[in-house]
Amino acid sequence: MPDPCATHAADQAPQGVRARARAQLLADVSRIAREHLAESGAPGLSVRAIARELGLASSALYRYYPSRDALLTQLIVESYNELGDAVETAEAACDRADIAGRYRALAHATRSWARANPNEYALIYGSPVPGYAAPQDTVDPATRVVTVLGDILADISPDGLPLRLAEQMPASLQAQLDAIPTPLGGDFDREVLLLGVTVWAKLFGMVNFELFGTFNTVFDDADALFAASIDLDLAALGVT
Amino acid sequence: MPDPCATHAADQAPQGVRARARAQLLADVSRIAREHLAESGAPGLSVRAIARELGLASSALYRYYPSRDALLTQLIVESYNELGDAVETAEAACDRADIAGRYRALAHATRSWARANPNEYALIYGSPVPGYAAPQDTVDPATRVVTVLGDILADISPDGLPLRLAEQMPASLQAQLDAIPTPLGGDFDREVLLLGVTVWAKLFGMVNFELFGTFNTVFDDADALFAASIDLDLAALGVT
DNA sequence: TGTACATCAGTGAACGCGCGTTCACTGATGTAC
DNA sequence: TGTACATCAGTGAACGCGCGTTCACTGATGTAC
Repeated sequence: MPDPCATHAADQAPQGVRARARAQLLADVSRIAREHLAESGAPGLSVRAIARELGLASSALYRYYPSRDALLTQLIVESYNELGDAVETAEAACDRADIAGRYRALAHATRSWARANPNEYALIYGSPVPGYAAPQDTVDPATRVVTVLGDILADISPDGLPLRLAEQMPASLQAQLDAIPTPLGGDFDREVLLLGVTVWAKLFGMVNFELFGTFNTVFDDADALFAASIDLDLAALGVT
Repeated sequence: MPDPCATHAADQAPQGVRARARAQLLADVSRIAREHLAESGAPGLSVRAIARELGLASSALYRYYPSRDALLTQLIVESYNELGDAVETAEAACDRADIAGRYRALAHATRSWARANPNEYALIYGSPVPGYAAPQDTVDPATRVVTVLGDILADISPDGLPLRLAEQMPASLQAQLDAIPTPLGGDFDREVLLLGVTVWAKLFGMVNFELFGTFNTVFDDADALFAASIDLDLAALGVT
C-alpha cells in the first residue's frame, strides 16, 4: 500500500460538494461495474451500460475514466486489494508461533473471498482478458497474498520436512528460488520455498476447480475437501 | 469416445462432392475460429468474422451451425478431446508397472498441450464464458484426463503413503470419495484418492499460473519448477 | 442414359441491437480579488 | 460580502464500427424413375 496518507485524506475528507459527489460517483461506478461483471464478465463490461444504469450520458463517465481499460484496471486493483486485505487480516489475527493456523487462515480467507466474489476472482485469476494488458499499477496489489505466504514460509524450519526431492534441484531452479526476495532480508530454505510455491499453486488450483465447475457433481460441497487438502499441505511442510 | 465407428466413417469416406466440401468447410471454420480465439478470446468469437475470413456471407454458416453457442460448444469439445488424446497417448506409452512414469506422462502431456494451445486451454480451464452454459456433450470429453488419473491412482498402494491425515476424514468427505466410480469396478483407497484429487487440482493450478502469467518474472522458464512439483507429488503418493 | 424434382449451399439485404470515444455545448460550483 | 472569471460535471448528437439471426432468393448437386 504505497502512499497510505494520500489515500486516507482523499477517502476521509473530501472538502467541497464536488469532491464528495465525485467520490460518491466513483464508488457507484465501481459497484455497478462489479454487478455487470457477474452477468457479462470482464470482456462484456461496458461504459455505456454503466452510464445507463447511473442515469448518465455515457460521455459523462469520461470525466472520471480516460477509457474502458482504465475502468477495468481499477476493478482489477480493487479486487487484488480486497483479497489482499482479507488474507492479511485473517493471517494477522493468528498467534505468530502457530504456523499451521496462519497458513490455514491464508487459505480459507482466499477461498472465502473467492466464493463471495466469484466474478472478481475470475477477473484476476481466470483467463486473461483478450486485448487488455495489465499496467504497472496492478503489480503491487497482485503480490499481497503471496507476500503473506512468504512470511509464513520464512518461519518454517527445513529440518521438519518429511519429504525430500529424490534428486538435487537443477541449478536453474535453485537460481530462480534464490532470487526470490525474503521478508526481513533473511534466507529462505530452498526446499521449503519450492514446496511453498507448489502449495500456493495448489491452493488456487483448488479454488479454480471449485469455482469454475470442475468439481461439480463430485464435490458439490467442497468444504471438507478443501480443509483436507490444506492439512495434507501442512503435513508436507512438516507443520502441525 | 462414444460411437467411434460412426465418427470414423464420416471422417474417412465422405462419398459425394458435397459431403467432402462440407467436411472441409467444417474443418476450416474450426481452424479459423481457433485463430480468432487467440486474438479475441472466447467471448469475442464472432460468426461474422469467421465468415468474412472464409469469404462467405455470414448467413452461410447457419447451414453448418445452428448458433454461435453451438460453434463454441464444438470448439470446447474439440479442445477437451485433443487434450484427452494427448494425455491418453502419452500415458499409454508407459510400462504399466511404472506408476511414476505414467503420472509424469500425464502431467507433462497436459502442460505441453496447454502451452501449445493456450487459448484452447483458457477456453476449457479458464473463466467460464458469461452467458454460455456448457451442454451435456461436453461432459464426457471433459472427464478424459481425470479418468486416466483415476487409472493410475487405482494402481497405487495405500501402504506406501508417507503422509497421513492427522485426523480422520469427516464422513461427508468419505462419502464423496466413495461415490467416485473406480475403473474396472475395484475399490479406491480413500487416502490415495484424496491425495490424487488434490494433486490433480495442483497440476492445473501450476499450468494456470504459468499460462496466465502469475509466475511471470519469477519463473519465466517453469520447466524445472514443474518437474520438481511433480516429483514432490509422487513422493507424497509414495511412488518412485 | 435422360429427364423431373427435391435437396442443399450460399447470397445479400434487412432487423434491431450493441459498443467506445469525441466534441461543442450549457449550467452549476468554486476561487481570486 | 460581492463580483468576474475559471473550472468542472454532465448533455446529446454524432462517427464509425461491430454483432447474431432471419428470410426470400438463386443456382448447383444429388436422386428417383
